[in-house]
Amino acid sequence: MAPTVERVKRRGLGDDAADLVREAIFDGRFPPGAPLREIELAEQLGVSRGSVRDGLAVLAREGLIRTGWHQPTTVIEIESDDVEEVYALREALDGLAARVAQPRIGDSEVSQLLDLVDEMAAEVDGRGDATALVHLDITFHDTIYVIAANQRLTSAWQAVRSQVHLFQLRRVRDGYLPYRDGVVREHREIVELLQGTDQRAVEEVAREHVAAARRSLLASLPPTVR
Amino acid sequence: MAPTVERVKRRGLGDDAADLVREAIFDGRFPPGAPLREIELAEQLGVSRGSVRDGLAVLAREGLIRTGWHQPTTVIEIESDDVEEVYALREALDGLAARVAQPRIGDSEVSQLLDLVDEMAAEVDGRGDATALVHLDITFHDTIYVIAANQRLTSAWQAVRSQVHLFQLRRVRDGYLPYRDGVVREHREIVELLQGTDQRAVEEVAREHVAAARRSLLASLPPTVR
DNA sequence: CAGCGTCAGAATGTCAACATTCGGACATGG
DNA sequence: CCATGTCCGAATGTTGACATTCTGACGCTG
Repeated sequence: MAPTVERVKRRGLGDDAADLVREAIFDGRFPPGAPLREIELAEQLGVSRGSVRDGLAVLAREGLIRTGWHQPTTVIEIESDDVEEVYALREALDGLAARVAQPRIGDSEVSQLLDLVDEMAAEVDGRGDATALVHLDITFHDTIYVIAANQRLTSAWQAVRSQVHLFQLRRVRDGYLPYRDGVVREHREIVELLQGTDQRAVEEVAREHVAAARRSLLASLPPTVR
Repeated sequence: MAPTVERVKRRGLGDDAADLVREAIFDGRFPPGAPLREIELAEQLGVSRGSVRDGLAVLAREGLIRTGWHQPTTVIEIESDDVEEVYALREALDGLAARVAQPRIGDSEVSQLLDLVDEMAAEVDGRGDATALVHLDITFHDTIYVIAANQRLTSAWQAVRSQVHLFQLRRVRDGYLPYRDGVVREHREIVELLQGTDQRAVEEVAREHVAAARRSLLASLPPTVR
């Protein structure tokens, strides 16, 4: 059943544009609320406006930008309501993913996850690159969704993934220490339960992991925004 | 807080095209697997290929069609794996929506839901228009998501909504009676629990409602497809 | 006759020009 | 001075032509 080689993924210029702009948003070159003008982007990226529109449509699907009729698209702002929405949904999705992934997980998948946790630990003990740590965090959860092997579930995750990424980046910038202290332990606990057979337990821990992140993020948001 | 008037919703031709094509898919004019050629659609709908592309992107986001690089987009097929995926996700989403909606529901929302249930009952006792019944079913769940008032959750629902609609249409065509017998009772039970204060109970009933639909649909799928 | 290379048709991807719409600046009148 | 109406610049929406890629068929070769 397993194909030996995967089909080459060929993509359009729109996807390339989406990657570039997404990276720029994460880097902070497009801060929250900044306008993303099609004409400017088309010139800067060296592609036509049509391709830029395709790319922006991708980012809109990821919830990273807001679009409107005859109105410039802008980078989303981070309000406490948005955090509540995203993390409430993510709690349900991550819980389902963990429950579905548990009976499907194999030794090689466990190794993958443990390697990621080890890299996190090295990063925490080492120079503490917050950006790299967040990237590992997101990749860890990506892996669980891949194991769950439910395309619709993965799509739903991808619709909030970039927002979570953005939120986590903000979280570690405003308060790196509380995030750093729990991240390794919590992820390792998830891996351990994924190796067991108690589906209720994995789901519960996965949900609590998200709930903890939500609390931490809300605490770091300045009161004026709340 | 409540605005007296709502902003007029202006949309592009792409959205109009999406509506027309979606309707055609539900009507069966584009059966599962049928190719949706941009040039043909552009001629038939009287708009340019660019707008058709926009519309197809909308339908792709709804999971109604499959697209590929330099490859004609096609209407999705209904395999048992797809049913498992969609309904596993929907169980989590509907459960969350019901739980969040419960403390937010008011008298006018309850009336709306009860009116829909009454219409279902009238349809069941009357001439039994399966299409209309399915439409009421979907609208019922739409309403719960509106009450939950979580935009990200609603988006996730919309990403599977059309697929659920298509599946349900198939379900009532292959075996109308079992669907008809339970539909009124199950929805009325959900409304009753939404009026209570037991969040666990609403979530549980909402999830079971989806699970029952999944079982019924899988039973109606021909064994060859499974 | 099986396998491979080539080719042609048709569909999608990309582009740049034109049409429409929005938001604010400015002038005007009460 | 505030409210209203008008206009203009700039951005997005739409379109048709051009470029690229895929799929299947055909013919050649071993």
